[in-house]
Amino acid sequence: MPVGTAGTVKAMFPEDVRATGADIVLGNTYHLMLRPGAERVAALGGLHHFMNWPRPILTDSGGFQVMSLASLRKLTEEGVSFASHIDGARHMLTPERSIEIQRLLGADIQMQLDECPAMPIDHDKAAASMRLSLRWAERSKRAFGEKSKPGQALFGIVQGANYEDLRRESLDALMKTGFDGLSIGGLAVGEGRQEMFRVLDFTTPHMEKGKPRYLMGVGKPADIVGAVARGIDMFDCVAPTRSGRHGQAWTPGGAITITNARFADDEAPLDPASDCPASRDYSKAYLHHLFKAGEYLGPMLLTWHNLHYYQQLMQGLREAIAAGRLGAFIAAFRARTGEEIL
RNA sequence: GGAGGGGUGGGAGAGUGGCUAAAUCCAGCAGACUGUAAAUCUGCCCGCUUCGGCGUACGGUGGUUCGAAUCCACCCCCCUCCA
Repeated sequence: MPVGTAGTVKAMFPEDVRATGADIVLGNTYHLMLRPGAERVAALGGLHHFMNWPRPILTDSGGFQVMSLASLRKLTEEGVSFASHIDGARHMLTPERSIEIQRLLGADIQMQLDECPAMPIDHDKAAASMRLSLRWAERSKRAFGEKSKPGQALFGIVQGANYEDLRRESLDALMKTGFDGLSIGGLAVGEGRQEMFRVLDFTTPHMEKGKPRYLMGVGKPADIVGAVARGIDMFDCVAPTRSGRHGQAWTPGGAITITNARFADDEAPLDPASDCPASRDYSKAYLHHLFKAGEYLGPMLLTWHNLHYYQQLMQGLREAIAAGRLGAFIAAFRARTGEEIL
């Protein structure tokens, strides 16, 4: 899922996002409640209409901002109080208000409000945080159940840092409450790839078989391949868009930095075999020049290329699973990129 | 011909006796980015280096001083105004 935090996948036209193969994009409760405001978006016809994306949207609850904007917030049992990073005004986000905002936006998949703690975190603190997220999950479900529309879904979020007993406690409680899908949160927050995989190894085997499993905020291609091998279905990550704007491109052989001097005279495109115009029709020398000159088209083309790369990767994984040859796909990925993912 | 201003590291531009290998910005080189406070941030950026330092350096030459990019003399070059 490409990330479109503020009602736009940055540097991309919606039709081009769709052309990369994306079926669903993200929006963010926290950002959209501050600007332009959830009630305004609702009055303007909902987020799909507002941003001209007539396809599924998943909205994050604001839980990630509980961590990333830690210096601007105050956490209580009731919810989170934020000082807006835009104008400093105080706003309260409770599980109920988060769900209300996501309903006003019209999100197809809505997320419970949770606390996403940074790692490392000791066991007692991780337990207290996880149990707060569980209480918020109950409240989110109640709020969602009162007013949700047919076809809309609510996901719970498994927390518990890197402690097996806490992850199991969180997972069991959420499955008992009952959600349309479950996410694994609180990973890729500094613990490292091997540690993240270790957590998945003792979590995903206990998840319900018939419901989608969403690993929040992950990741780089190798993270995704490794997580799919461990039973994850859905991902979102800013990597393809943010890194694209910053000059990094993923290619079949791994990531490159287009601003590096060695590309100044490189006539080859990023991927001549691709069916994506951004990957196929522009030389690395031209892309290099666009970034060096500070031209907007550079970030636009690299974002487009990266999103297409990610969608191709996911399509390849889906086809490999359907054909029963995921192991071969992973072996080929490892050989091509040199990444350790198992 | 007369009067005045100025020459600093790739560029712009601070600095007017020691805290200065010399602010800051740009350019250049490299790195980071994982539920987006990010078209952002970080490091390097005279040479050598065992990263502790060492050597050269602020137009040129000479001088004053314990010590000079900073003060003095002469020379070279550039700019502005007047004629």
